[in-house]
Amino acid sequence: MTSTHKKKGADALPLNTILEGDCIEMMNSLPEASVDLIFADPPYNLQLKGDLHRPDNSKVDAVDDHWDQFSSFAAYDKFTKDWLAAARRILKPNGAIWVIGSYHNVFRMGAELQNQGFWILNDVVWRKSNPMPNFRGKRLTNAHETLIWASKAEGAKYTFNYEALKALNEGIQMRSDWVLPICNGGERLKDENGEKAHPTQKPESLLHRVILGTTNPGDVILDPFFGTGTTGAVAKMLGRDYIGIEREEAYRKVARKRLAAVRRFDKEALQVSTSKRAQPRVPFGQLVERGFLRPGDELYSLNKRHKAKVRADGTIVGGEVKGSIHQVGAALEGAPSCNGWTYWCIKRDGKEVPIDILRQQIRSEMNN
Amino acid sequence: MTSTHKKKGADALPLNTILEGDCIEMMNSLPEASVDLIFADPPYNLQLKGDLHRPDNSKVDAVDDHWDQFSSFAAYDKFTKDWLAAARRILKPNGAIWVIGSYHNVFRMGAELQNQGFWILNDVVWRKSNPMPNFRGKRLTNAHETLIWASKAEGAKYTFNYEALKALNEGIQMRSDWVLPICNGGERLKDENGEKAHPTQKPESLLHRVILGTTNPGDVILDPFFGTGTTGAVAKMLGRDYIGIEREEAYRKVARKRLAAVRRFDKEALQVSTSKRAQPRVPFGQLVERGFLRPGDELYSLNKRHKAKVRADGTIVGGEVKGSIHQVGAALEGAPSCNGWTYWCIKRDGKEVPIDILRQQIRSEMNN
DNA sequence: ATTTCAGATGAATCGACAC
DNA sequence: CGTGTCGATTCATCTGAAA
Repeated sequence: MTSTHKKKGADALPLNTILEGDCIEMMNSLPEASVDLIFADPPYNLQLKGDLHRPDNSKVDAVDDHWDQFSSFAAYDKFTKDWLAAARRILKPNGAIWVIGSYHNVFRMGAELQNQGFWILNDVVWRKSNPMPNFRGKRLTNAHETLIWASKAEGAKYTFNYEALKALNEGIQMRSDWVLPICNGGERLKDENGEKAHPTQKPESLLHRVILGTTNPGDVILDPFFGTGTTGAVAKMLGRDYIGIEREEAYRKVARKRLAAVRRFDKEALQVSTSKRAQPRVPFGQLVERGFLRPGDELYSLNKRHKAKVRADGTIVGGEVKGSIHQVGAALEGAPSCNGWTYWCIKRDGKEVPIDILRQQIRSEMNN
Repeated sequence: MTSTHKKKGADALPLNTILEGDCIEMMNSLPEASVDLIFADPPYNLQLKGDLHRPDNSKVDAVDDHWDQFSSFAAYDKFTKDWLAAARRILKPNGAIWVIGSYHNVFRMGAELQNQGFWILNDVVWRKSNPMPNFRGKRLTNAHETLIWASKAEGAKYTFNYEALKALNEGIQMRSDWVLPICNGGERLKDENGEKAHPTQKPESLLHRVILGTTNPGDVILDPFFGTGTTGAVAKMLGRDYIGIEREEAYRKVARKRLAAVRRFDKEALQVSTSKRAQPRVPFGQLVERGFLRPGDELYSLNKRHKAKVRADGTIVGGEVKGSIHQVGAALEGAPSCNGWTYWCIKRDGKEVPIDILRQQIRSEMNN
């Protein structure tokens, strides 16, 4: 198990490997502030009692594994507190964490996240399109699980690829409820006996959305409860580096085989939509300097209620107000702020178009 | 403020009134083990900072009321602990509680529910069909809120009208994610100035589903954060008794007026299904739940030969026949089958139009 | 009377960067 | 650290005026 490549400033990181052992110990062995994202799917502490059969008398294969057994809420809380603290230490200042759980454990995780100073950004509902029904008719169909997305601290500059997620959602802002099918069919990994390799394997679609939306290519993603390696598989596909931690050799074995077969998407496919924020800043004055606008030219407001005149230093005058395109626009509209680039227009071919098109010309030149 | 009627074994209960004061004190003044259901919509502790403007520069009317301010998580936790303990004391042994919150507070509520011995039955996601967007593009649209349904203790025989909720969902088991619009339009209560009377008024459709699904007619439902009285209004419509507790006279005033105007549905309409039904294609029950139709409303057959009455769970009664809109239509026509959506009509603007137009409205929302 | 369009609004933890 | 400036950013629905 060797690192396939190294990154500057993270020399000791065992990238793209599966660490063998207890997740708290292993996280504590890593350098602090070295990881961009943590995705954690910890034991849910289901507290199941007895067997459950379907109406056709077939037995439900419940999650009764030893790793999901805790003696009390207090024991579960101590476990949660310890692994979250270890996770927080290795997160970069602008790193973030995702956790997933059900009503059995997610409230305790969420409260502890807040207690430790994580700053919750969203809770996200994974709405299962094909959940297991409630066979006894005693409760509502448990048709969702909850994820929590949190930055390391309040005010941190977390990564959020807004435009990419918006594009995923057909041009509409991505919401906090995600409709995705559970993991089954060909995606569900089997062991040598043809049994499911892991009782709670998560769908790759879920990780795809998480990783695409909240990391950049080349980021380091750690999963302390790696299981069969869904996080690693999607990270690899998307050109991110992963670190898995898993206690059980049986799961590691399946994960290693899986990861070896995964192919990275090519670089072009990993390009995502970006916001204007990521583009270089162009001072309005450059339009004058470069002759796109001349001192004395008139600008018209989008709503046609106001006019302004361009001056040689890149400020404008509208009515009594002088200043930047933003300041004058805000003053004339009585608004707290104003984006002058989209507010002010010029006449071109008889039509009025925002001056933003001039900025776009300059930006396209800069990209060449 | 006097009780309108009394129940056996609950002599001291101030039924169908609004108690004035702090909810913890008022709950402590009630006899223990006397209430069937508690619905609680406590302050969310939003911790907002500064103003937020929409892209068009209009200001968002934020929830900045004094009652939502807490100095710390510790202060909020103490508040939560105290009111939940008071609530648990007055619950009957087989009683249950619903709480609603957002990621700001729901994890702390859920953990404390478990700590006090409540037994979580489901967490339910209210997926808003028309949420407020994220204006800055910095996070996911906060498009849902979370409810928790819990019994007083593990093993308690809580009330769950499985068949009624299944009928409301057109023959499919009700899931843990509910798509409902936020409260606006005519349902949103205004004060004397035409401003919204309460910043966080919940939709009646949400309470309809809660109360129909987890109480029986005649049950006592207490709401310790009564606000403008949505819980009381729906409880009254559905033939349950309510007790409201509200600190603010301004809210109590609006609630009193509202409750006086609410009419109880007649007894027949409150009967809910107890047997299985065929599986139609679209949930007629949602028309009732959402207020497009009211229990007791009359439907007219296309040929004007028959009439039927709507019931609270989305079934109808025509002559001797009870069942879905399709079943009743078929029976009355002596036909093997019948499309109830086009067969049954309502009077609208003096004309009779098929109920299908109401379904179309809902469908257009569901496409979101 | 009917359609169209502009405006308003909803539980929201909603910048980045230079100086 | 604070302060000032640039400038990026919204979806579904309801209301009411205008056509």
